[in-house]
Amino acid sequence: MILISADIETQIIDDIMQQIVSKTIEHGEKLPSENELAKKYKVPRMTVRNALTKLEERGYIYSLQGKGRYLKEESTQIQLHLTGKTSFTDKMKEAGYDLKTHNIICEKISFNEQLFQNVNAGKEDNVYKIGRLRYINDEPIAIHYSYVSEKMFPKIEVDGPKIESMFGYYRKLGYKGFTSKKSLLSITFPTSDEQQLLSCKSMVPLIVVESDCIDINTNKVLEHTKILYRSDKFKYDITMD
Amino acid sequence: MILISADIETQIIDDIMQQIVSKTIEHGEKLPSENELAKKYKVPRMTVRNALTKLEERGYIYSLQGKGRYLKEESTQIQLHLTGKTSFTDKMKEAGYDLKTHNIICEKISFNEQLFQNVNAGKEDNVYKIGRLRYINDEPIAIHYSYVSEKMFPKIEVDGPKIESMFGYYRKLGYKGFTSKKSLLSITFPTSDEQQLLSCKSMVPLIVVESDCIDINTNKVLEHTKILYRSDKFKYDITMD
DNA sequence: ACACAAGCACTTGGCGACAAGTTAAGATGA
DNA sequence: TCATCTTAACTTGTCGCCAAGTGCTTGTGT
Repeated sequence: MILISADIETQIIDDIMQQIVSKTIEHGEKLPSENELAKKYKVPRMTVRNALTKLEERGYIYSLQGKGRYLKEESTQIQLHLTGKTSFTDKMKEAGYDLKTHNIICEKISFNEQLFQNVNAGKEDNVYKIGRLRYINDEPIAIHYSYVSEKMFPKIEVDGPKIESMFGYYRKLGYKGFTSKKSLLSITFPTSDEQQLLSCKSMVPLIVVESDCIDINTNKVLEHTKILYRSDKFKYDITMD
Repeated sequence: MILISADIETQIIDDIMQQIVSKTIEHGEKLPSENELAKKYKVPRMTVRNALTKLEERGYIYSLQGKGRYLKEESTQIQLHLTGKTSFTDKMKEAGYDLKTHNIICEKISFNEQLFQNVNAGKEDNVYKIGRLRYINDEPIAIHYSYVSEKMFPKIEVDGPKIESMFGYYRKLGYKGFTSKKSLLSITFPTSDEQQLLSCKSMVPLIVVESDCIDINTNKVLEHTKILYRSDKFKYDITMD
């Protein structure tokens, strides 16, 4: 197989990444300065700079003006079983993680055909978005959005801002068992708001998992769920069994 | 919830992305020039430029020197059921896609503890990496690596470079049914080689699915599988049933 | 001998001028 | 009238200089 020479910037990224995974550069250690790297690779400083900026945006390194660039401390990847059948809270607690949740938003959303259809809401109905931020070991790692219709949950406007676990809320209202329809996974990048909430850089991919939560008795859709996971904090177990 | 003002560059990205998803900018259409955008957002051209460069690296837009920047043509996302139980080939053919495969590599790999352990190989055994590039509608969309031990498949060195479907190869050797152990999903970025093979930019995330393929009769591990999917070309169905 | 401040050599960050490429309009000549 | 060349006004791309920040070294005064 023959490959034409790729642009040098990408090759520099490859080289540094290789040094990171092979632990030639250790966590917390200072990287060579831009000028040193420019001399090493025989390229203008800008080329090195672009490569380093990309690594920074991907979240591998950070920079301090006047000091240098440093490899971030190692952060363990949490292994998570990706299935809609149990609640996020239960999954994490079972796995023994220190999980905290903050309710960050509860607001009426404007009409959106696809979304309203998912929760069996008509154009005149009200649909609320309830957002929680999930922390593990006090690090934000996921944003969890639930979309519910006011028709189904009349008190949602006042209850919404206090909810941390939707499953808990449903149980209190008498719902006993839950299941889910199709679960879809895709990849996106954080908006500026999401970057701040998750305290991550703009090029850290987010894994989006969307599904509907269904009451096992009535078979009615209770909510549409959308979870944004920081992809650098997880390894997902998608074993089918 | 109060958010401190994020850096302007990120906000510009948000704004342009919003215009893309709301179809204010149409596919193939020319974006405003860097100077126009700089005037619009009241920022130096460099800031706009950085924002646009990021969008380009994520694969949403492309640029032509002297002409301008353009929104890419729409590319449909293929929906794929992510499970290890059926072969990649079968999955795609079932779904009715025009799938082509090219064998791109077959080589003996150097010792790697984790990997060798996966295929039950000792330090003295030979393990081969067989790589195929998957095309759908003549677009490269995934790189599929299979790791097999020579101990298990003595003729792999000569057969390897011709194999397009490992399952087919195993069936020819008398293996009848396959299953898989744990499947793990994570996110990575393409190396320069992978960028060329998949003809994608450096910031297009790749979905990595790793698992072991097991002979259903003997329960022996046949291969360790690692598939790199272009995340922008797929929506993954991870429904459990 | 010690405290402190100035300076220097290094780091990363940002901006502006210019280079390179494209297009279209207009001048020029047959 | 038409073909062709020149020019100018746009586009994106690149490079280098200087600003800003850090910390060590050195010199000076008490």
